[in-house]
Amino acid sequence: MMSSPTPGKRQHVVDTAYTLFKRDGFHATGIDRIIAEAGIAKMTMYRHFPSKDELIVEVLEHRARRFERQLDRLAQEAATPEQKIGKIFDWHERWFRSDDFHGCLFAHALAEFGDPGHPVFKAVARQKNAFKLHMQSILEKVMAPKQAESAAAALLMLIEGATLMAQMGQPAIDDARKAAAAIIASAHTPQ
Amino acid sequence: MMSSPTPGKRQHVVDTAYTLFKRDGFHATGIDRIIAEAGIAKMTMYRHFPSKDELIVEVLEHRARRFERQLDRLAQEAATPEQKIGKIFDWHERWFRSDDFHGCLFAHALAEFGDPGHPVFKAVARQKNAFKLHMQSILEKVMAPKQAESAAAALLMLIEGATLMAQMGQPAIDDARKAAAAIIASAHTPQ
DNA sequence: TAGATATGAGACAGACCTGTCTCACTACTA
DNA sequence: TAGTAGTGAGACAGGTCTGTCTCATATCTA
Repeated sequence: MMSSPTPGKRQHVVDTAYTLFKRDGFHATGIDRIIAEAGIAKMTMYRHFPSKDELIVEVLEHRARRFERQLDRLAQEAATPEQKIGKIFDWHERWFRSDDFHGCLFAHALAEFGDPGHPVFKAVARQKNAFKLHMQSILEKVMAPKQAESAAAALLMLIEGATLMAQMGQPAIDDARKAAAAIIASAHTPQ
Repeated sequence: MMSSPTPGKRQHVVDTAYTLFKRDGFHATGIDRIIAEAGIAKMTMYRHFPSKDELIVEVLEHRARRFERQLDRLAQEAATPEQKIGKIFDWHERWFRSDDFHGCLFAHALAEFGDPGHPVFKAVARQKNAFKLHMQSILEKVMAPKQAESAAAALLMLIEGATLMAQMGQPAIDDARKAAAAIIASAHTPQ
């Protein structure tokens, strides 16, 4: 039969682990806590994921895919590149205001897994790079590729910083929005 | 006599813990590892610091004081506000290039201690706020207070994001510098 | 010298960690 | 009905965690 474990349970573990990792961190969240919260047996989890590290990577990749789908939807809702970028800031503003906002899970993962060779580190780098490339491709419609890359990097840094500020309870999304406008304007008309 | 433990040992524990926390994270670094690396007995550490959490706070506050001294020195080395901000970016560029750069310890602390009531969380908020106020007071020399606050927040976000990018091995300090110039220019001349 | 202080070394407790294992049970299917 | 895959429950190993404890020793001072 070559059967594999029930897919529903696997996703349930990922969702539960995501909630706990987000709230309490990765090292501070034990396997016992995850399986208790998910209501499954320990062996069921280890049959789906060979180790905690691989579960973490799976959680991160699942969130990365979800974020990219949301980005694509946002891009379809807006017409001009400026509006697409605006939509991204709107999305972050709503995220910051949500009740279960606890900062960026990818940034937190980078804090706890600082070894560049670790699979978790690589998963974080993939997500951030994909986000940057998404904004870069938007900006290339209104500026040269070189300026688009530079502006996309600046916008990414702004948003990462805004997420950190929001986690500290000092939201500055409006300041970030103004700064983004200044960055895009200066890149669009270099001289 | 009301004597207290040797100050030298206390500082040595702080320095050793700082190195380990920076490299491996807070939860991943055990007390046993700290005392082994510092070459002291466990009780010596617990006589100086009542708990690991208080040691973490002490490490953060020590680094915050050191950073503020460096900021003050940078401000004295430059004449104009624009140059002072430039010196701050120079300092970060050197930091990013240093061998033992592992990202921002305060951001990492925020990732591992996300509870706003936790002393570590509060220590992080204090440091970030002090840094923002430092840049704000610089910018107030060339723009209105309201714009200075907004621009300082934007610069802080940029720098936090640049630190994260640097940790991922994708340095973008030049892009951050260009973005900072655009932000300051647009705040200096609103219309 | 006598006493107070600081420290080193290490045992110890109680809890938690990841990961493995066995056994019984359910559900589905050939 | 018989077999198989998936699961639940929990014991278990080996290690690590924080924090406390005792006892011996070094150092410094009155």
